[in-house]
Amino acid sequence: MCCMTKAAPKRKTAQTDEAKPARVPRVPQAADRPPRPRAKAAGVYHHGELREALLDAAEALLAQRGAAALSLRDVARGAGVSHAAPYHHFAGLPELLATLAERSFQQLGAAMQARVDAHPADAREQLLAIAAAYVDFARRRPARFRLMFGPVLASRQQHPGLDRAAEASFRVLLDAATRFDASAGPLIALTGWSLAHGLSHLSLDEAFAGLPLPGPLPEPVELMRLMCAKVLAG
Amino acid sequence: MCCMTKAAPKRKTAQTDEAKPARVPRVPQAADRPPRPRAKAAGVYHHGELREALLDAAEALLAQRGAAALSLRDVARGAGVSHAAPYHHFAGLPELLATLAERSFQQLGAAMQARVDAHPADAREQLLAIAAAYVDFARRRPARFRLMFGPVLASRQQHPGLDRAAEASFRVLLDAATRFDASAGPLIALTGWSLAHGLSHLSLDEAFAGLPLPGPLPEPVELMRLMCAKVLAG
DNA sequence: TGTACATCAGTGAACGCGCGTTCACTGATGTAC
DNA sequence: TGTACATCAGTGAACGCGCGTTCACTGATGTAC
Repeated sequence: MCCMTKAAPKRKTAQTDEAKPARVPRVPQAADRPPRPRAKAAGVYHHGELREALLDAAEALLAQRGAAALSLRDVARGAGVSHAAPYHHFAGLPELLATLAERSFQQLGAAMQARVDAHPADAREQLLAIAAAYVDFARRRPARFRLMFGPVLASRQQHPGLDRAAEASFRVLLDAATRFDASAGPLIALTGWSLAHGLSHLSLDEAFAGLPLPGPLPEPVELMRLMCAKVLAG
Repeated sequence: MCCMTKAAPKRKTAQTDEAKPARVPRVPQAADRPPRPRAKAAGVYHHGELREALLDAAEALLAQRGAAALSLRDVARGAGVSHAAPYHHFAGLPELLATLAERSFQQLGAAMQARVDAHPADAREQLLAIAAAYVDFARRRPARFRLMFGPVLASRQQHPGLDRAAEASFRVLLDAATRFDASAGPLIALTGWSLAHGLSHLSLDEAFAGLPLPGPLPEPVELMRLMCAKVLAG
């Protein structure tokens, strides 16, 4: 029990052609391991805020590399924690991303609501400001924006919180549109949303770069106001 | 040279801790291999149309699983060919996808131009029809649509053909908008594009499902016409 | 206040997988003579 | 018409990589007594 000092760690045992052996986890002895490099990063074995830290790390990586290139191991690394640790907080990457998307919808909804509150008596200005806030959000947080409307959204039935947050943010827009025009509210809301959404995507994708246009384009947020004004004039 | 019948195929040689050995490709002897299962699928060693077949396979897989889940090995499998074969036609997956995106822009441009040609004297109707064609394209070919405006588009500087095709399709829209209103042409074109683009995305993502709206929504293409009419009234 | 103990959030090793890429080789095709 | 040969588009094996997931284990924390 104590005489095997520093047994060579088992590595990728050579594959034989026999039936594969049942998985036999090693049974480490006390003297079997090198001293553990303890307390990385902030120096806590029990992190305490790991759930939050994972979400933060995911967001940072998202911003750097995009959702497609993200792995759960990346996120764990980003949080300075072993790759198995996230499983104590999330079932897997999809759940973590859905949580992040939910938060993002809450922030977007709050940003839009703030614009409404800033113009209490002017429904038209509210609509313009909501659209501008939408585009502004997309420009400032492109990775989150893409995440919110990526494949995660299609799974929102599995994530009730995400579903609720998305609906709540739409409701801010719908209410303003209905105040502006009681009968055409829904059509105005959907048109405004589509417009803001399309402009956001196209602007993030740099789709307008190099287009045969007569002059330089305004900044996206300003462009959004111009377009929106055109819609509301109709 | 002839006496080693059926040498066991070398598999994952056990990893040692020494410096890794230089790669030593095996030198197969004539009697060293089992008879090759020749002529899979259509039964041609030289495929002849493999480039096209790969693009077709990629498109089919794209439609099934989306661009994010696509690998070059998948595409090769889909075309019934070994995983190394695609390298004779494409530098890698990005190049293959860019080629597919280029074709898609050509098709979209052609579809829009067809709508223009169908209404030679009515610029307003041309714009409505272009927008409808855009949404219709997205609805019918969602995977291609997402591909066209996904990360591939950001790399269009590296793919001149893709760049040209994207610009050409925009030009169809811009020309129609300018015929409709010589001075506001560019703004109308960008507004219409954003609107169609946003509605396409939102409708593909089922973003409207379950929203607190007073009644059932029209089909996306019809909705597009309603929205577009609102813009052109302004 | 001290101590035994349950709980829980960490750990590192391991498995199995598919992928991208490279390599030497091979068979089909076309062409010069 | 035949034949030698160059070219090229296939092949399967191999390498190395990172990932998701599971596992037994461990150390920190809180709580009952």
